[in-house]
Amino acid sequence: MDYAPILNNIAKYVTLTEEEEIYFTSFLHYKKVKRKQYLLEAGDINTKISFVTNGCLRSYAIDKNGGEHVLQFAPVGWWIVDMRSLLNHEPARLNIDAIEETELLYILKPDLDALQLKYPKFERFGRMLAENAMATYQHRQIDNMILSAMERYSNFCTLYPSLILSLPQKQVASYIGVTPEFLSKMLNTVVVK
Amino acid sequence: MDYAPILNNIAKYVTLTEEEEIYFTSFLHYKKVKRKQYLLEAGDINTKISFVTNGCLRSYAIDKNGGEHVLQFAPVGWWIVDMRSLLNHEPARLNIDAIEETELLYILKPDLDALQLKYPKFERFGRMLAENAMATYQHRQIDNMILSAMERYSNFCTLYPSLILSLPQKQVASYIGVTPEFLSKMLNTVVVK
DNA sequence: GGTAATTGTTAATGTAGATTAAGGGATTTA
DNA sequence: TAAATCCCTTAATCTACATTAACAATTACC
Repeated sequence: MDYAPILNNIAKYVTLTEEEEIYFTSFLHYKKVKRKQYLLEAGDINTKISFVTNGCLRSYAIDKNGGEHVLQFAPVGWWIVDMRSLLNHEPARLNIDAIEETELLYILKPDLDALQLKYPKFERFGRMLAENAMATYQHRQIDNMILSAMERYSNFCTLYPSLILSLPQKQVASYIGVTPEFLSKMLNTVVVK
Repeated sequence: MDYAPILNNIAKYVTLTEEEEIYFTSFLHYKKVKRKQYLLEAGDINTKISFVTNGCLRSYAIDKNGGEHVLQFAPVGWWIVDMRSLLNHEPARLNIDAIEETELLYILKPDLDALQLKYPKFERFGRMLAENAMATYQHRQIDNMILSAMERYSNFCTLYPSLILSLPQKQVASYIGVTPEFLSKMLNTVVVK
């Protein structure tokens, strides 16, 4: 098993000793999910936090008419979780599935708790990861409050440059909060002269 | 100075020793802000994290037409910050001001950093606070993706029961993402028969 | 205590984006 | 390799909510 990608991710925040690395990786589980296969279904309890090493996951919620609304994409190097479900053992509101065949490493919440109690460095890592996620969600919310659909599309291209090429347009539309029909019109109605 | 409210807030997550309490409170600053007075202006660097002990603060962003959009209210017992500005020393996108005369305690980022390095318990507290905030923002985002204006209003009443009575309706409208005119119409168009 | 500013309401009109529908092209999958 | 599914586009119609405006009722503050 190649743990380099996940260890590199952690190394952005804290420097682990060899002992800590070994202890940490002993808790990791490997999983491969096929296209469209669920990692988490709304209603279930989210018990793990996952790190993508290959492929791409997405989290989304479903409205009362059955429409899908993408909260997040997780390409290689991203973490994904329904945090409220993980923290409070509540049924998840999010579905997580694979956009394409995807490989990931995950750690179970009880193991993560034990890890953080034993090595404060993982408290520190967890804090920084959560702080960054919070900052990202704060500014996503601001974007949604004050930007137009076109500006949100531009932001998307900056945030996920690797995805804009590979992702079906309807997934992008779902993320920025418009219908696929509207996104198509928006992108094809070039402002001429 | 009465540090009981902020220490009780921390005690929800971790149990401090007397030494840790004394060290922590030695970093706290007290501030009183009048109605409409700024604690943070967009464009400035957010250098502190604030805890409200009396009154109520709000954070909001301004769109290109000058319209205000409320991200968060912080009544007694809540924390408030522009996290991206704090973490990356970037200019804040949020304004923070007081809805009414407000008293607060704040800690500067460098002092918090020192505190967390010295006592891992504050890493733990910071992690939990950030995780909870992240979970809240995740689900706020989901709400905005899949709920109607009326449902978002109901959620608001549940989230901020103390505010729904004291807050001007236009502030509520700004938080749930509609105009004051629309909220007024929505609440007064009672479904009869 | 009086004037100014803020707030809530109603109503007419405007608009960004949704919905519905339909056709053709590309990808899956059996 | 064929059938089925998925994807993108265009266009007509529709709707939730914004905008503008005007007035009365509060509330803040000099």
